[in-house]
Amino acid sequence: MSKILEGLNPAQKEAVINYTTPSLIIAGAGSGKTRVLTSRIAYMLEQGVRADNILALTFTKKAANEMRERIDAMVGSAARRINMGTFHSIFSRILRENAEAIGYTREYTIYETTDSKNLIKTIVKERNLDEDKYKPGLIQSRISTAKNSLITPGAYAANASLTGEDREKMIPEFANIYLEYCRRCKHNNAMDFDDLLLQTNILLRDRPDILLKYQDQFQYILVDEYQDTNYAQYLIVRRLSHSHNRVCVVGDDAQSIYSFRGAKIENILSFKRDYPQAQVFKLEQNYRSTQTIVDAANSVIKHNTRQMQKQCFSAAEQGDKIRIFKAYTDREEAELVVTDLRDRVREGGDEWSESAILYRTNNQSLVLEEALRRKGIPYKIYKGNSFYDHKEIKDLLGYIRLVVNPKDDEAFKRVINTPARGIGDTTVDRIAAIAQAAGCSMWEAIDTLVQQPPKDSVEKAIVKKVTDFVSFIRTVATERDIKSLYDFGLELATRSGLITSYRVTNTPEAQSAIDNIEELLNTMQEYTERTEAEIRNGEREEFETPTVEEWLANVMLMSDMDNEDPESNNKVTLMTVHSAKGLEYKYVYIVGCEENLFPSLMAIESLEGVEEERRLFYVALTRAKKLATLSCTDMRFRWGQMSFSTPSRFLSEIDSKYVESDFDLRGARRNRALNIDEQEDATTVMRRRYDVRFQERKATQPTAPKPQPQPQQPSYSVDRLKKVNTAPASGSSNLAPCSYSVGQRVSHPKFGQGTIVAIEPLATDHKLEVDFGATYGKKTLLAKLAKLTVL
DNA sequence: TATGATATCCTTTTT
DNA sequence: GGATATCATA
Repeated sequence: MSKILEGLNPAQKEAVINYTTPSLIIAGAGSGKTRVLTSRIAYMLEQGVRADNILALTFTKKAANEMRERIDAMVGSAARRINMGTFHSIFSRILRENAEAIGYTREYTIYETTDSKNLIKTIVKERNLDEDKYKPGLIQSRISTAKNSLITPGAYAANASLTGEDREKMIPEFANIYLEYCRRCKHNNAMDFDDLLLQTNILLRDRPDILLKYQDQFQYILVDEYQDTNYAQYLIVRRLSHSHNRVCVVGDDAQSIYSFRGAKIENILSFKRDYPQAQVFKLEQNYRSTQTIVDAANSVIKHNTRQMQKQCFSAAEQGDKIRIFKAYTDREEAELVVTDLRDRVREGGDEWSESAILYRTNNQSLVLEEALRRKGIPYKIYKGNSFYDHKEIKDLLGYIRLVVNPKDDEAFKRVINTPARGIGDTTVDRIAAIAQAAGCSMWEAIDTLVQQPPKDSVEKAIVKKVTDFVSFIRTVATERDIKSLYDFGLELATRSGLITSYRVTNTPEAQSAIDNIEELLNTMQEYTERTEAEIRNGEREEFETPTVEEWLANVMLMSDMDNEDPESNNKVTLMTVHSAKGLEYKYVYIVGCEENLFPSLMAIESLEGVEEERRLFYVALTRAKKLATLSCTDMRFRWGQMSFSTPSRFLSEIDSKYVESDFDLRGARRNRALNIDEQEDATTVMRRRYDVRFQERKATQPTAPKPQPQPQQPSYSVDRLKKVNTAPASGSSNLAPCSYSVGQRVSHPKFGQGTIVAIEPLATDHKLEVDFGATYGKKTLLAKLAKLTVL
């Protein structure tokens, strides 16, 4: 028997070996889904399937990387040739190869949310539409929904029920905005996230030859988290598999939590209809959690009407019952949770990293952070795309985008006057007008502007500034093929004045901006090194040297989650329930289990809404391996106001036999940690509430500095903002001798101790290569920017 | 053109 | 409450 099959349970084994039939693998929480998927692929390779005939699609880079590593461990470097990645990254690559077929060039850039929003804003303004009615966010989400459902502007305008809906919503011009938006994106040689899927469909629909080619190549298609696919993704898979039907999808209908992003739970529910020969495999044994947790989660999810039948069970120990806390306020809730967490971890002798606090909305993290900080407990917090949301990152990316794709007007507008170089709104508007009239990009329009004879000295000065900008971009653009990726990025960062503008502002924020820029540049270096290693290992062809476009596309499709920070090893994790999907922790705290919060206010009006929230709750609960603790409050600060709360319906949906009775709030008993008498009358309760409020006020007031009772842990996720060691004074115009030398031991605020292995002089600075050992490896740093201390 | 003041909006968000 | 956007003003 193949080694790959060892240790798999019968259901898992079946799901692995039947790789030639269309397969639907229903994988309950913690049922070894990734293991099955990776084993199936490894098994296929072992059976002689060629790696590049396999297409494996995931939703996150993280999932793709994890799978690749695990397959690698099973079958070795053959894994590298598998086409594995996120929907967006795989198809952005395919679109790049076939860009001309759909009227783009291979240099097309990717618009992120803010770019689309800005474009929508300009269109709304140009058409003199009421910006209160045509809110960019609303328009954008409508466009996104349309694209995800593969409704083109033409089809939209022709659809009476959609246009009728728009008239009702007082946005009758929507279809025209949508049309114009698409036109402009194409004109700018840009695609938004949804385009990557929509345009792929268009390509596969309109070019049978190209479709055939990929059908031929992708003999075996596997899709992870199938319950989260939208219609566009669904149809791509159908199209690609049409000739052979060798599709394997893995998912759990009970964990479908992304309908607001267009995910269609129907895709998984009706898989058997689409692929009648499909075999269904159910993975029902949970290897993650205790029996209590699995049974409790089942007791909640069975309140949903629509679901696939399955009997999830755990063969692990029974485990502790689920505990439910009730606190008066959100602040107290945080205090209780954090105290309990600390005691739990200390008693069990566990690592901080084995516990997580989950919440429904990001803004709940604030009070929790405060409580953790007060107690000196290290924590890390996942918050959206914070890194790529930073202005300085977007600015630098804007420069790179403009060089790669000069038609990218959104990038142009972003960088033309950032940092301020005296090219104001009026000038930008004029360029936009010229571009509009000539039907060209703003970058091309500049030539016209420059050629016009200037009327006065003011105009002359502006023309000078604009020509300076143009020549700067041109110079860097010509250098891009000669220079390394890193040097190219560095050139843009310095010569644009971006770095200088932050350096002169000597604030912690500015320093953090510089750090972020440095980090972005480092990803360029790492990218080069990685691809070079791939060439060495024969996993990549010699001629496929890393290009800027490739790196850029990669970065645009990256999220914070992908940059796992090795430094954040032993820390408590804080995140939304959504971000927690796929993760597991020994101790899980779910806070804010209250009506109108979890389930969310927006969701409770519809059955589907509540059912999705229930699945979300199911996801939250099943993250716990050993112990789940839920909490709610009587009142919490919402939008600057105290508002009353009632316990979440989901709390009472948990079968009471799985709930610790001392913590059972349905027994009208107060949490014993509070030591409050049950018989308290209403007035006392109210008084107490006000007392709590009063105390909170006092606590927030800046008090005289007292010696901190708990020593603060040195590093939090916010320490990027902390100022460490002021950078050495800039001053020196010519290249000053480097203050470091090869072999020197240095210390970096983030990467720790390291040794300088190489120094290379640059125009105004020195490039240092520093080896920070196993966790961080070699980093390229700038002598002037990096806050290194010589040891 | 940069800055401070006021208005406005508040889910979730793998890409 | 607070982050962000837009506006008025020097």
